[in-house]
Amino acid sequence: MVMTMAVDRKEKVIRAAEKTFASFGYKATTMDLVARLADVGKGTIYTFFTNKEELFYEIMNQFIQRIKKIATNAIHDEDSFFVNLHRALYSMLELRKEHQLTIKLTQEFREVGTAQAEKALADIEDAILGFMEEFISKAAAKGELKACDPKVTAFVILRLYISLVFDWEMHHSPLSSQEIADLFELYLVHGLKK
Amino acid sequence: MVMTMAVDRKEKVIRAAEKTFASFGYKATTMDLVARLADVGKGTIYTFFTNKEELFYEIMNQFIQRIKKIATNAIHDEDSFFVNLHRALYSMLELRKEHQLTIKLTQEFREVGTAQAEKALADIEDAILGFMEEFISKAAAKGELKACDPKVTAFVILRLYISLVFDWEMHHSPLSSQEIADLFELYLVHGLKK
DNA sequence: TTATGACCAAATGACCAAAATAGTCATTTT
DNA sequence: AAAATGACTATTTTGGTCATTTGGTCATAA
Repeated sequence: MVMTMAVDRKEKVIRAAEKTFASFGYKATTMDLVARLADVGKGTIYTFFTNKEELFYEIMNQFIQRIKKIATNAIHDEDSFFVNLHRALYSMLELRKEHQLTIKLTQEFREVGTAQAEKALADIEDAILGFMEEFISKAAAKGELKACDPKVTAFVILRLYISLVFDWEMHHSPLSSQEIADLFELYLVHGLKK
Repeated sequence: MVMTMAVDRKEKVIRAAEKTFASFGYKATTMDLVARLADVGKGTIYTFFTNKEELFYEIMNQFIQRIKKIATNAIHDEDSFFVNLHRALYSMLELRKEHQLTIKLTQEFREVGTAQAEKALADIEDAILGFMEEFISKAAAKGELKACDPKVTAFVILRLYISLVFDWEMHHSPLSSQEIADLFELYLVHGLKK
């Protein structure tokens, strides 16, 4: 029962911290506010986490787990490798795109260059790359695509998707999931050669 | 003869300004230093350019002309569309990569977020995109590649190249021109499908 | 007529007092 | 006894100031 209380408090701290990080970013979030929002003493936070950074990375880790789960759920055995890859990637990027904390961190990194924000964003990218690499390796072993370096391939495909999902929107009207799937099909599945 | 003198001075100003912009960036370059380096009075600069910004864009325009020339020279009629596209793109990005002023502007935009630096870099990208778009349109008309939107295609290919030439190096050992050509061939020309 | 640099209003950034903050630990609560 | 707390402190950040620097002008010189 005592244990349950402690876990409850830890959860409350994490949720409160997630909210404040998402609102103000890493730099501008104060431990005082987190404590007040979680309705615990400031000292209590430091019984769960050694410092602000560790609390922050706990939240990011939880988010990365969520991303991995979503990607895994997007894989349906009855579909082809390429359909599955598109669905997994698209759902991961949609999650990332809508995730308030990630949005805030992107903004904070661009504006202030906070190192923690940069590392957190790199960690998310690495998680996505890791998932893709494994998925590509498996498919390559099964002969579902040409021989290729899974690392470079994952990197190239992710870049293509990020370009289409995020960068394209900056100067043009956004592309739908179907349009992106079609472009993926055209450029990377079949190639441009007639 | 009088005209020649004026052009000479203008050229001297441009060369001096290019040097200082490349050393200190847009923000930290003073018109006083440019004038001293060009060995003209400060007022003289303002007989050629209405302000610092215009002088800067004159320099950037000259660089964009150079890029276009290099790309045009990379096109050899005896080679295929894809070989030509790779050579043109690779030489443009190599020029961009080694160009001191562009390097400085990239750094300045990342660190200080100077608006002029951002605009100049966007202008370079637009020039490259414009060239590619035209080249792709022509090839599409000749039936050398599948039907595709030249704008999106140029955008996607440029992104792929930038990823491979610049971004990949940030976490891995750099790829040679031949390796990039091979990857371009694999991913975008023939596609990943077996 | 053309080039110049002394000059000026505006922008900048060095400086510093005041405020805010991460993390600690003696005290209180359970 | 164990867990929670918030007052406290060393350090960082902020906001405001003012001397210095800078882009741009224009009366003078060549």
